Amino acid sequence: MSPRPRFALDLTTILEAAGELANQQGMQEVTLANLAKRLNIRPPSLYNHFDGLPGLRKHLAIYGLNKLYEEMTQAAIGVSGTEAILSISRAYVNFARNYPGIYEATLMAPNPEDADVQQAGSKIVGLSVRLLQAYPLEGDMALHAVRGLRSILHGFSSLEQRGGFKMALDLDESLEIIIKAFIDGIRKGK
Amino acid sequence: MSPRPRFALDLTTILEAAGELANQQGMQEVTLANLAKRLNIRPPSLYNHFDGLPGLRKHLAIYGLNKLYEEMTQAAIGVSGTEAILSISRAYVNFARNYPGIYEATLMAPNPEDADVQQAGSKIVGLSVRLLQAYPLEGDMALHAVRGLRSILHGFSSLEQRGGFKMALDLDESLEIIIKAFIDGIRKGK
DNA sequence: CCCTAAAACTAATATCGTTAGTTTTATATT
DNA sequence: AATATAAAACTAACGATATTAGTTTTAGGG
Repeated sequence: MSPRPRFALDLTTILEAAGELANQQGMQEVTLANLAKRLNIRPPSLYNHFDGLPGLRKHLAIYGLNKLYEEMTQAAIGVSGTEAILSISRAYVNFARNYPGIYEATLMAPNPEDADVQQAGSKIVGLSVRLLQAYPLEGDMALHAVRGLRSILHGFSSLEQRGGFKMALDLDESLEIIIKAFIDGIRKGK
Repeated sequence: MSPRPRFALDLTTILEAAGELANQQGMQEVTLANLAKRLNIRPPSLYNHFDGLPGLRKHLAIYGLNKLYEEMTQAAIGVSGTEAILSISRAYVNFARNYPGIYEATLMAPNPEDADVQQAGSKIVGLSVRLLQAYPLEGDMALHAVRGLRSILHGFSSLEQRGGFKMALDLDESLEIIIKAFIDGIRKGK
């Protein structure tokens, strides 16, 4: 009755719809059925754009990583040193707060080892590496520092999202103190 | 044909089977169908022991949190100060390495705000708080420090599990450096 | 102008979680 | 010891989901 409509969907439109769905209802609700409903098409039509649910998850993970990278990049403009690290850290946790479903999608790629997913993630790592080069760190210290920074940011965001921080204590203040302490400690450890 | 068998299952047995399933195949494979298959019963029979899939996830989360708490407690015996923090940190990441599915289950409770789940988690927080009291931290610093420690441990384990650390750099060394740096920084920040 | 291929569709299947109702037997009560 | 109750398994059925196969229409390139 209505095959090949005049205006076909494109992948970006689909991913945006999936992102909204994820933010509003959580990743467990982004099913092919729900997504198709939102786009006013039938579930099998989605297979024209990606390879089933795993395919959607992969695309959405990359889509999210790229958005996150953009926001962190913006936050890194015009700042340096500890101020820069703090700035991208705030951008990271704010991204997870403002787009909880997309952030969740970032971690739900069917195969995290996938080359495309790794590449999207490596841009974020690269940004951190560059900013950490403001300090003179010797040997492998910079690499350990990146691992630490990523651990803090992901752990903090993930725990905050799951309601893990019950204490009546300002979250932004916690983040600032944690990051500053970590950077301080890393620098002192050379 | 075979209702009420002579030896009925008990919840602990079921959770152990579910835990093995999770460790071997990941949490997305611990379905009522797969679990029933492993226990040689039919899926509906599981409803005699917990309230559907959400009920199983909640029980498994608590089961995992308790196991994790036990291992951390063992690691805290006979040590103090930074050595104690390092010891429970190693216990934490080793738990996630040795029981990846159970660690995953720890984060998949249907409602993380659930009182029983919160209680199981709070024991771990309490242990960290006690060990951090070895340092003289003023004001809310101890609370911020606990948040930071938890963020590091969860973030590090989660990223390691998802293959997030590609670099050819010893993971245990990273953890030790990260924790030491953080504790150092926290102490210096008073 | 036509022809191919993209992008929608319908129909059908397997799997899963879940509910309802049944059956057997262990255990507690009398 | 006899009986009643309830726990714990079962079968059967339903709705939702992802997925595959095959069909139809039409946009756009040759």
